[in-house]
Amino acid sequence: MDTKDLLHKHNLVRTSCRESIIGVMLQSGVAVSEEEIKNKVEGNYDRTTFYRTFKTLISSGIVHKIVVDNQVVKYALTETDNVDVQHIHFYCNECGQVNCIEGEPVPAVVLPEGYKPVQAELLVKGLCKNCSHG
Amino acid sequence: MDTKDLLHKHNLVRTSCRESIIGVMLQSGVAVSEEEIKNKVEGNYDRTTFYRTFKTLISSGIVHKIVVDNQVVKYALTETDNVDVQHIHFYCNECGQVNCIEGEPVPAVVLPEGYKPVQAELLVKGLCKNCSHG
DNA sequence: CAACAGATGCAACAAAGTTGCAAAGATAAT
DNA sequence: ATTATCTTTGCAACTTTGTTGCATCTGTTG
Repeated sequence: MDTKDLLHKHNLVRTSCRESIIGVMLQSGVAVSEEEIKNKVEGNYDRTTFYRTFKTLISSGIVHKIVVDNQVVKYALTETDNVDVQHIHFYCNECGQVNCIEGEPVPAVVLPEGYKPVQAELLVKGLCKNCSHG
Repeated sequence: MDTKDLLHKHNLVRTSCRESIIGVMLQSGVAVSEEEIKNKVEGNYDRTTFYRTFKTLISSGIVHKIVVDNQVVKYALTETDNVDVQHIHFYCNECGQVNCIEGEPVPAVVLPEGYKPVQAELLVKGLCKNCSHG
Protein backbone atom coordinates (compact mmCIF):
# COMPACT_ATOMS: atom_id res chain seq x y z
CA MET A 1 0.00 0.00 0.00
CA ASP A 2 1.68 3.20 -1.10
CA THR A 3 0.86 6.81 -0.36
CA LYS A 4 -1.10 7.38 -3.52
CA ASP A 5 -3.45 4.44 -2.93
CA LEU A 6 -3.81 5.33 0.71
CA LEU A 7 -5.08 8.81 -0.12
CA HIS A 8 -7.29 7.58 -2.92
CA LYS A 9 -8.80 4.86 -0.75
CA HIS A 10 -9.91 7.51 1.72
CA ASN A 11 -11.29 9.83 -0.98
CA LEU A 12 -8.67 12.47 -0.40
CA VAL A 13 -7.13 14.65 -3.06
CA ARG A 14 -3.54 13.63 -3.66
CA THR A 15 -1.42 16.67 -2.82
CA SER A 16 2.31 17.03 -2.31
CA CYS A 17 1.92 18.07 1.31
CA ARG A 18 -0.14 15.02 2.21
CA GLU A 19 2.15 12.69 0.31
CA SER A 20 5.24 14.18 1.95
CA ILE A 21 3.86 13.91 5.46
CA ILE A 22 2.73 10.33 4.97
CA GLY A 23 6.08 9.56 3.38
CA VAL A 24 7.96 10.83 6.44
CA MET A 25 5.74 8.75 8.72
CA LEU A 26 6.22 5.61 6.65
CA GLN A 27 9.98 5.99 6.76
CA SER A 28 10.16 6.94 10.43
CA GLY A 29 8.47 3.92 11.97
CA VAL A 30 7.83 5.79 15.22
CA ALA A 31 5.44 8.61 16.02
CA VAL A 32 6.62 12.02 14.87
CA SER A 33 6.03 15.57 16.03
CA GLU A 34 5.14 18.54 13.88
CA GLU A 35 8.73 19.79 14.16
CA GLU A 36 10.23 16.45 13.16
CA ILE A 37 7.98 16.35 10.13
CA LYS A 38 8.85 19.90 9.21
CA ASN A 39 12.54 19.04 9.30
CA LYS A 40 12.27 15.86 7.28
CA VAL A 41 9.77 17.01 4.70
CA GLU A 42 11.11 18.44 1.46
CA GLY A 43 9.68 21.82 0.68
CA ASN A 44 8.40 24.47 3.05
CA TYR A 45 4.81 24.15 4.05
CA ASP A 46 3.00 26.66 6.19
CA ARG A 47 2.18 25.73 9.77
CA THR A 48 -1.48 26.29 8.97
CA THR A 49 -1.27 23.75 6.18
CA PHE A 50 0.33 21.23 8.51
CA TYR A 51 -2.41 21.59 11.09
CA ARG A 52 -5.12 21.34 8.48
CA THR A 53 -3.47 18.35 6.88
CA PHE A 54 -3.17 16.57 10.21
CA LYS A 55 -6.84 17.20 10.87
CA THR A 56 -7.79 15.81 7.49
CA LEU A 57 -5.59 12.74 7.83
CA ILE A 58 -6.85 12.09 11.35
CA SER A 59 -10.52 12.35 10.48
CA SER A 60 -9.93 10.00 7.55
CA GLY A 61 -8.38 7.47 9.90
CA ILE A 62 -5.02 7.42 8.12
CA VAL A 63 -3.22 9.01 11.06
CA HIS A 64 -3.82 9.21 14.77
CA LYS A 65 -2.64 11.76 17.29
CA ILE A 66 -0.85 10.89 20.51
CA VAL A 67 -0.94 13.52 23.24
CA VAL A 68 1.78 12.67 25.75
CA ASP A 69 1.63 15.92 27.61
CA ASN A 70 -0.10 19.06 26.45
CA GLN A 71 3.28 20.23 25.16
CA VAL A 72 4.24 16.92 23.51
CA VAL A 73 2.02 15.92 20.60
CA LYS A 74 2.95 13.24 18.09
CA TYR A 75 1.34 11.72 15.02
CA ALA A 76 1.52 8.16 13.73
CA LEU A 77 0.09 6.16 10.85
CA THR A 78 -2.83 3.97 11.77
CA GLU A 79 -2.24 0.40 10.68
CA THR A 80 -4.94 -0.18 8.11
CA ASP A 81 -5.86 -3.70 9.13
CA ASN A 82 -6.81 -2.98 12.72
CA VAL A 83 -8.40 0.42 12.62
CA ASP A 84 -10.79 -0.01 15.49
CA VAL A 85 -8.58 -2.08 17.77
CA GLN A 86 -7.09 0.26 20.34
CA HIS A 87 -3.39 -0.17 20.86
CA ILE A 88 -1.00 0.90 23.60
CA HIS A 89 1.35 3.85 23.23
CA PHE A 90 4.74 3.87 24.86
CA TYR A 91 6.58 7.06 25.75
CA CYS A 92 10.27 6.88 26.63
CA ASN A 93 11.18 9.16 29.52
CA GLU A 94 14.80 9.12 28.35
CA CYS A 95 14.74 9.82 24.62
CA GLY A 96 11.18 11.09 24.22
CA GLN A 97 10.35 8.62 21.48
CA VAL A 98 6.77 7.39 21.15
CA ASN A 99 5.99 3.91 19.86
CA CYS A 100 2.73 2.31 18.93
CA ILE A 101 2.72 -1.14 20.50
CA GLU A 102 0.96 -3.06 17.77
CA GLY A 103 -0.50 -6.39 18.73
CA GLU A 104 -1.02 -5.70 22.41
CA PRO A 105 -4.57 -4.46 22.84
CA VAL A 106 -5.63 -2.14 25.63
CA PRO A 107 -6.84 -4.40 28.45
CA ALA A 108 -10.55 -4.40 29.21
CA VAL A 109 -11.51 -1.85 31.82
CA VAL A 110 -13.80 -2.30 34.79
CA LEU A 111 -15.85 0.81 35.52
CA PRO A 112 -18.43 1.59 38.20
CA GLU A 113 -22.15 1.43 37.39
CA GLY A 114 -23.43 4.00 34.93
CA TYR A 115 -20.29 4.69 32.95
CA LYS A 116 -20.56 3.77 29.27
CA PRO A 117 -17.05 3.43 27.86
CA VAL A 118 -16.59 3.99 24.14
CA GLN A 119 -12.87 4.34 23.69
CA ALA A 120 -9.74 4.00 25.82
CA GLU A 121 -6.31 5.55 25.53
CA LEU A 122 -3.45 3.88 27.35
CA LEU A 123 -0.11 5.63 27.50
CA VAL A 124 2.69 3.76 29.22
CA LYS A 125 5.77 5.75 30.22
CA GLY A 126 9.18 4.25 30.97
CA LEU A 127 12.30 3.24 29.10
CA CYS A 128 12.20 2.07 25.51
CA LYS A 129 14.23 -0.77 23.99
CA ASN A 130 17.18 1.45 23.16
CA CYS A 131 17.33 3.25 26.49
CA SER A 132 16.62 0.38 28.91
CA HIS A 133 19.89 -1.56 28.61
CA GLY A 134 22.41 1.04 29.72
CA MET B 1 -7.85 16.72 56.41
CA ASP B 2 -8.39 20.38 55.63
CA THR B 3 -6.55 22.71 53.28
CA LYS B 4 -4.30 24.14 55.94
CA ASP B 5 -3.04 20.75 57.10
CA LEU B 6 -2.66 19.58 53.53
CA LEU B 7 -0.33 22.43 52.66
CA HIS B 8 1.59 22.16 55.91
CA LYS B 9 2.06 18.42 55.51
CA HIS B 10 3.74 19.03 52.17
CA ASN B 11 5.94 21.85 53.48
CA LEU B 12 4.20 24.48 51.45
CA VAL B 13 3.59 28.04 52.51
CA ARG B 14 -0.09 28.57 53.21
CA THR B 15 -1.23 31.29 50.80
CA SER B 16 -4.66 32.46 49.83
CA CYS B 17 -4.25 31.38 46.20
CA ARG B 18 -3.31 27.83 47.12
CA GLU B 19 -6.05 27.58 49.70
CA SER B 20 -8.62 28.91 47.26
CA ILE B 21 -7.64 26.52 44.49
CA ILE B 22 -7.64 23.51 46.79
CA GLY B 23 -10.95 24.71 48.21
CA VAL B 24 -12.54 24.77 44.77
CA MET B 25 -11.24 21.29 44.03
CA LEU B 26 -12.52 19.90 47.31
CA GLN B 27 -15.98 21.30 46.66
CA SER B 28 -16.12 20.29 43.02
CA GLY B 29 -15.53 16.57 43.34
CA VAL B 30 -14.57 16.28 39.67
CA ALA B 31 -11.50 17.45 37.82
CA VAL B 32 -11.48 21.16 37.03
CA SER B 33 -9.92 23.29 34.34
CA GLU B 34 -8.02 26.52 34.81
CA GLU B 35 -11.05 28.47 33.62
CA GLU B 36 -13.43 26.70 35.99
CA ILE B 37 -11.13 27.44 38.86
CA LYS B 38 -10.78 31.06 37.84
CA ASN B 39 -14.56 31.42 37.82
CA LYS B 40 -15.13 29.75 41.17
CA VAL B 41 -12.23 31.22 43.08
CA GLU B 42 -12.82 34.38 45.06
CA GLY B 43 -10.36 37.11 44.18
CA ASN B 44 -8.49 37.70 40.97
CA TYR B 45 -5.24 35.88 40.62
CA ASP B 46 -2.90 36.31 37.73
CA ARG B 47 -2.66 33.53 35.15
CA THR B 48 1.03 33.24 35.93
CA THR B 49 0.23 32.61 39.55
CA PHE B 50 -2.23 29.90 38.62
CA TYR B 51 0.28 28.08 36.45
CA ARG B 52 2.97 28.34 39.10
CA THR B 53 0.58 27.22 41.79
CA PHE B 54 -0.48 24.19 39.75
CA LYS B 55 3.16 23.26 39.21
CA THR B 56 3.85 23.51 42.91
CA LEU B 57 0.80 21.52 43.92
CA ILE B 58 1.55 18.87 41.32
CA SER B 59 5.17 18.39 42.28
CA SER B 60 4.09 18.12 45.91
CA GLY B 61 1.67 15.38 44.97
CA ILE B 62 -1.40 17.23 46.22
CA VAL B 63 -2.83 17.61 42.73
CA HIS B 64 -2.47 15.76 39.45
CA LYS B 65 -2.97 16.96 35.92
CA ILE B 66 -5.17 15.19 33.38
CA VAL B 67 -4.49 15.95 29.74
CA VAL B 68 -7.53 14.83 27.75
CA ASP B 69 -6.55 16.52 24.57
CA ASN B 70 -3.86 19.13 24.21
CA GLN B 71 -6.59 21.75 24.44
CA VAL B 72 -8.39 20.15 27.37
CA VAL B 73 -6.37 20.10 30.59
CA LYS B 74 -7.86 19.44 33.99
CA TYR B 75 -6.61 19.23 37.54
CA ALA B 76 -7.77 17.03 40.39
CA LEU B 77 -6.83 16.41 43.99
CA THR B 78 -4.80 13.27 44.54
CA GLU B 79 -6.37 11.08 47.19
CA THR B 80 -3.79 11.09 49.94
CA ASP B 81 -4.01 7.44 50.88
CA ASN B 82 -3.19 5.95 47.49
CA VAL B 83 -0.61 8.32 46.05
CA ASP B 84 1.30 5.79 43.99
CA VAL B 85 -1.61 3.66 42.84
CA GLN B 86 -2.49 4.74 39.33
CA HIS B 87 -6.18 5.24 38.75
CA ILE B 88 -8.34 5.49 35.65
CA HIS B 89 -9.63 8.78 34.31
CA PHE B 90 -12.97 9.02 32.60
CA TYR B 91 -13.81 11.71 30.08
CA CYS B 92 -17.42 12.26 29.08
CA ASN B 93 -17.83 12.96 25.37
CA GLU B 94 -21.18 14.61 26.09
CA CYS B 95 -20.60 17.02 28.97
CA GLY B 96 -16.81 17.15 29.00
CA GLN B 97 -16.58 16.24 32.66
CA VAL B 98 -13.54 14.33 33.86
CA ASN B 99 -13.77 11.90 36.76
CA CYS B 100 -11.08 10.08 38.67
CA ILE B 101 -12.24 6.49 39.03
CA GLU B 102 -10.96 5.75 42.50
CA GLY B 103 -10.65 2.14 43.44
CA GLU B 104 -10.23 0.72 39.95
CA PRO B 105 -6.52 0.42 39.29
CA VAL B 106 -5.02 0.59 35.81
CA PRO B 107 -4.80 -3.01 34.61
CA ALA B 108 -1.35 -4.54 34.26
CA VAL B 109 0.11 -4.10 30.82
CA VAL B 110 1.89 -6.66 28.68
CA LEU B 111 4.71 -5.14 26.65
CA PRO B 112 7.16 -6.63 24.16
CA GLU B 113 10.71 -7.51 25.24
CA GLY B 114 12.94 -4.58 26.15
CA TYR B 115 10.33 -2.08 27.30
CA LYS B 116 10.63 -1.08 30.94
CA PRO B 117 7.33 0.46 32.05
CA VAL B 118 7.38 2.88 34.95
CA GLN B 119 3.99 4.53 34.87
CA ALA B 120 0.75 4.19 32.95
CA GLU B 121 -2.02 6.63 32.14
CA LEU B 122 -5.40 5.28 31.16
CA LEU B 123 -8.04 7.64 29.88
CA VAL B 124 -11.42 6.13 29.06
CA LYS B 125 -13.80 8.18 26.96
CA GLY B 126 -17.53 7.63 26.73
CA LEU B 127 -20.67 8.70 28.56
CA CYS B 128 -20.65 9.49 32.26
CA LYS B 129 -23.33 8.56 34.80
CA ASN B 130 -25.37 11.67 34.16
CA CYS B 131 -25.25 11.53 30.38
CA SER B 132 -25.63 7.78 29.78
CA HIS B 133 -29.30 7.34 30.72
CA GLY B 134 -30.99 9.66 28.27
C1' DC C 1 7.98 42.35 65.16
C1' DA C 2 12.05 42.08 62.41
C1' DA C 3 14.33 39.48 58.84
C1' DC C 4 14.34 36.21 55.48
C1' DA C 5 12.45 33.06 52.17
C1' DG C 6 9.07 32.32 49.22
C1' DA C 7 4.76 33.80 46.54
C1' DT C 8 2.47 37.08 43.67
C1' DG C 9 1.58 40.59 39.85
C1' DC C 10 3.06 42.74 35.88
C1' DA C 11 5.02 43.01 31.44
C1' DA C 12 6.94 40.95 27.83
C1' DC C 13 7.58 37.04 25.35
C1' DA C 14 7.27 32.20 23.16
C1' DA C 15 4.73 28.42 21.43
C1' DA C 16 0.55 26.20 19.72
C1' DG C 17 -3.44 26.49 17.18
C1' DT C 18 -7.34 28.84 14.48
C1' DT C 19 -9.91 31.70 10.94
C1' DG C 20 -10.89 34.31 6.63
C1' DC C 21 -9.66 35.21 2.26
C1' DA C 22 -7.21 35.22 -2.11
C1' DA C 23 -4.19 32.50 -5.05
C1' DA C 24 -2.72 28.06 -6.64
C1' DG C 25 -3.40 23.20 -7.51
C1' DA C 26 -6.03 18.76 -8.47
C1' DT C 27 -9.88 16.41 -10.71
C1' DA C 28 -13.26 15.38 -13.97
C1' DA C 29 -15.91 16.41 -18.09
C1' DT C 30 -15.92 18.16 -22.35
C1' DA D 1 -5.66 19.11 -23.93
C1' DT D 2 -8.43 22.81 -21.83
C1' DT D 3 -11.70 24.59 -19.19
C1' DA D 4 -14.75 24.66 -15.10
C1' DT D 5 -15.14 23.36 -10.49
C1' DC D 6 -13.87 22.15 -6.14
C1' DT D 7 -10.21 21.60 -2.83
C1' DT D 8 -5.95 22.84 -0.90
C1' DT D 9 -2.40 26.06 0.22
C1' DG D 10 -0.14 30.47 1.89
C1' DC D 11 -0.49 34.63 4.13
C1' DA D 12 -1.86 37.69 7.71
C1' DA D 13 -3.96 38.45 11.75
C1' DC D 14 -5.52 36.70 15.85
C1' DT D 15 -6.54 33.65 20.10
C1' DT D 16 -5.13 30.56 23.57
C1' DT D 17 -1.75 28.47 26.45
C1' DG D 18 2.27 28.62 28.89
C1' DT D 19 6.92 30.75 30.41
C1' DT D 20 10.55 34.07 32.30
C1' DG D 21 12.58 38.07 34.84
C1' DC D 22 12.07 41.33 38.07
C1' DA D 23 10.05 44.22 41.63
C1' DT D 24 6.76 44.02 45.31
C1' DC D 25 4.21 41.88 48.69
C1' DT D 26 3.04 38.11 52.02
C1' DG D 27 4.02 34.07 55.34
C1' DT D 28 6.92 32.02 58.48
C1' DT D 29 10.46 31.55 61.82
C1' DG D 30 13.12 33.15 65.53
